[in-house]
Amino acid sequence: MNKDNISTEQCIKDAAQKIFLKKGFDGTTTRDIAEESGINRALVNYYFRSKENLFATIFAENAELYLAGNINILNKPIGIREKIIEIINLDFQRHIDHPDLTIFINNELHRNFKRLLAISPTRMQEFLMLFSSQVKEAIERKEIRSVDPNHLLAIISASIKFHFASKPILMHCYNMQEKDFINFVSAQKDLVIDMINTYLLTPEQTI
Amino acid sequence: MNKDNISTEQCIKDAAQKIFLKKGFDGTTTRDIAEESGINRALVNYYFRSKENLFATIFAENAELYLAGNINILNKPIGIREKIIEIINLDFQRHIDHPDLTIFINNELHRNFKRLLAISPTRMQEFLMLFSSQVKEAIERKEIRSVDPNHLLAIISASIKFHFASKPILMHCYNMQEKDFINFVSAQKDLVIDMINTYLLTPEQTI
DNA sequence: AAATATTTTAATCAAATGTTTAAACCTCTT
DNA sequence: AAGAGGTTTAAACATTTGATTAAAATATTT
Repeated sequence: MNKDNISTEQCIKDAAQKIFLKKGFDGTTTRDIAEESGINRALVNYYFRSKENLFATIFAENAELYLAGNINILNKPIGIREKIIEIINLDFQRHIDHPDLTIFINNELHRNFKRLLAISPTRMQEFLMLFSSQVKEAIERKEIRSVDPNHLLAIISASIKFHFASKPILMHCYNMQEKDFINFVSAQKDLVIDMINTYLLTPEQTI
Repeated sequence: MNKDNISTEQCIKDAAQKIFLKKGFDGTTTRDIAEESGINRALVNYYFRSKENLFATIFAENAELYLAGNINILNKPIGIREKIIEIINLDFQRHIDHPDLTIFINNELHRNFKRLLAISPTRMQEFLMLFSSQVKEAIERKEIRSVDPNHLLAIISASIKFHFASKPILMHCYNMQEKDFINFVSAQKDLVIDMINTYLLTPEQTI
């Protein structure tokens, strides 16, 4: 136990998450983590055996949190278009809190796709199935135009995540400060919501 | 000169680009590069002084290639909607050739934004200005609905790049093989083109 | 309070890595 | 063919880094 009555184990996880997000797995050293959390270097191995294992633990916990948030929205008694808007907004908020989230996840999975195994396939399937079936039902009820649920989900994901992943380039191109960036992404979010809505509500062209 | 009559310098750059793209700057060792190109380790430093300098050289060359491709399209005598489609298709082709492109660029700039200084600000501004002014003109001529050019460009960028950046996750979620993935992104490209077109051609709501 | 178990510390190891050095090797001019 | 300038090689160096170890400190149980 450290002075703040937070377990050393949690203390290490908190510090590790912070630094892994910022520097990635390769760029993070166990010394960084020890310094950030103010504990002895050897404790990382004492509690988590290896740096890789510490990483996998944190990765799994965050994946579960992510899926839980989206599944919650899909279980609400509201229309599919409202759900899509809520999912986009939740994703937006997640990235306001942790701007490095997407670049981190994409990069780590790109470097080593075995890290995907840390994510519960059951939970993953639960979310995908829920989304897919609800979109299909909405199409059948003619609430929205016909569209492949997987492609729709991909567009929804891209719309917010990509801009945070490209944050340095965007800020540089448009000469933005931190505050301007948030405004830009926020406006982008509204535009995407508008665009997706416009599309889903436009009857298909019968050529 | 090596046996294939390609300069050693170019040989190193080719190998370095290949491995940097796959493993990132941190994950790439000068030994990797030497092995890939079949040259002696010390030559990396002989020709490029340092690993960082080799990286910056390659980065700058690719940025120029990228901007040149887009500027070319904007200088064609075709409509703005056709140009947007061409830019999306070019980006798609770039990622077919180098699937790691976006994750690589985003990640390296995220780790060290000073790498942006390798990109010519003049060329960058040239592209941004061209795009922005042409979109504004199209709006004035009422060819498309009113939309912020910067936001439009952001959406265009996101639509293709993001899916390649998320390739491992996508392939895992939807249980895809390499071939399926290409088909998926290709279909996604068509959907995005359709969605953007639909949006640009839909008159604004007067609330 | 003694004994036992758990946690923390400092020191150390072995492997990896960017870079340097000095000698060997070409290649071309004279 | 000798020599000069540029290129390539093998060896070595200094750091960094993930991990281990054994002792010390602290907590828990008896």
